[in-house]
Amino acid sequence: MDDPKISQQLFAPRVRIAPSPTGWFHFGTARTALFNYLFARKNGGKFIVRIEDTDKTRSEKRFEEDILNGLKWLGLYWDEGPDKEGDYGPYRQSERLEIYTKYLKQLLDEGKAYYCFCTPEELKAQKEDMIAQGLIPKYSGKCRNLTKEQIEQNFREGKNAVIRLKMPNTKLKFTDLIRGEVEFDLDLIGDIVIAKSLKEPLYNFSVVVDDYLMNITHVIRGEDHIPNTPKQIVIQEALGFPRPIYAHLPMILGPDRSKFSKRHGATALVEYKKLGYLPEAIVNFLALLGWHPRNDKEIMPLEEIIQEFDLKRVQKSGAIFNINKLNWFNHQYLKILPKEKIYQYFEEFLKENKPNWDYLNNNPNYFKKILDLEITRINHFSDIFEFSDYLLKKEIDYPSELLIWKGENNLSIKKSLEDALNLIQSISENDLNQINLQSKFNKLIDSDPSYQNNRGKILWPLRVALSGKQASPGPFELAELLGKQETIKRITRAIKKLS
RNA sequence: GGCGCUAUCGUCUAGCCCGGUUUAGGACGCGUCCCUCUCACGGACGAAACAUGGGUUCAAAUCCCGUUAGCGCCA
Repeated sequence: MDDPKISQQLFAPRVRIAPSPTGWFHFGTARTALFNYLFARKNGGKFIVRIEDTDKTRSEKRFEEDILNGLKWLGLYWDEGPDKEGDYGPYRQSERLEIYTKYLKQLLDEGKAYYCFCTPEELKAQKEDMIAQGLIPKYSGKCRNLTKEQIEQNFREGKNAVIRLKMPNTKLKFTDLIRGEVEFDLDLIGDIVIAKSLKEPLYNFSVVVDDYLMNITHVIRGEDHIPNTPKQIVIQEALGFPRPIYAHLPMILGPDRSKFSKRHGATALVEYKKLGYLPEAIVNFLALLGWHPRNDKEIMPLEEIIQEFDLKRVQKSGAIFNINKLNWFNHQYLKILPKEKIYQYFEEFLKENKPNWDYLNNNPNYFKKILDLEITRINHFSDIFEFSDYLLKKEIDYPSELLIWKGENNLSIKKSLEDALNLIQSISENDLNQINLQSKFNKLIDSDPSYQNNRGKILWPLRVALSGKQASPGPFELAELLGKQETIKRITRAIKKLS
């Protein structure tokens, strides 16, 4: 069967992702989902989610929920899926078992598939035999031509049977939208098992049946599925189904260039949500991992990516997941997203992830102000707890030497702090803001020769008194945020430290 | 082991299909400088790559073949 004409299929394509709920929703799945989504949206098609949960021993409901929630969080809405029935449901493989049985029977009846009674031990022995003879290890075809009577006899004896597909001994070529032509020698594969029994179809079989019944036009999936493709095509042809168009995406790799997995650290999306990454940043980052627009633009909201998206511009080689770049994207989105949206995300984040501290000020507005203050410094929301703990906690602690500006001593710094304290005390609570502080301090500095060309002599200890840190926002910003009372309290404590 | 996929700065990549316009472009990260009380932001500059061998050609990152390496799948 020839490949369909690629150009004809670009109208209203139907694409799907088929995640198996056997683990958390991770970056690989998310990226595949994203590319399917982009392709569907760009070409006015449908994006379908189908859950592959026939592996009952490993599938879990909470993982299915995690997948669906993850997609929603990223803003990748599907047109048909387990919780959004369309015309092609059900969308959970565990609810489609009788469908697979029907097609399995069909293949058996037509003699395109057959029962195989070989035990694992026999199979192993056969394989070793072939290797010993210098042959390619594949199924011998021993049960290929059993008579009806032999089969019935075997079943009567209670023997276990799997279902194998008769593999043609020809070569098979298919066109991949990203890689071009790929050729396999089917003779090397041998008769594959397509089901463990009439009620237990294997992956390659159920995928083919579902893709056909769900009218899938384009199969866009990870590169690790390339070796499955010829097997699936043979099953399609046995069943008389048309061939969808294939596109195999490059892998997302860990720092050691192997498939990105748990051993590389956090790969689950929920982990990044917990850290306070923005979904917009993750989507943008993921889109650029393996795809590139015509120009050199990098910061692109989802809508713009959809407009620009083209499978032809997808990279062939794998891409290492680089957290630095993700951080940069997140940082950018922290700057460009509307303030209200950032606040909204931040609030949601705080609801779930606020540490159990003795807070200086638990007012939500106070938290927002801290976010405003630190937004250029953080990679993601949870950095706030690390960078701004001194603004959140009641008690701060730091070594008194930190107060000393270069070339100064306890006495001179104590004097600086007293000057600062006097000045701040002279300002009314309501006027204690950055602008006022700035101008008042400028006047003080200009009028005192010891500060004039050495502003750090007063500004450094003031800032340390308020933050207790080597690095922090400026003292005026901090004073405004902390308020007069707390500011005075912290300066007084610093003066005491120096006595 | 068999089969398959891939190969441009440390990383993500542009350029490759349609060979000359390339002193190989951008971004992250890194370094230096400016701004500056510190950090961050912002600005300027910089270091940094066509895996390798051969072929085709007047000309190859770009086309062809081999090698090597990495990865994936199956066993």
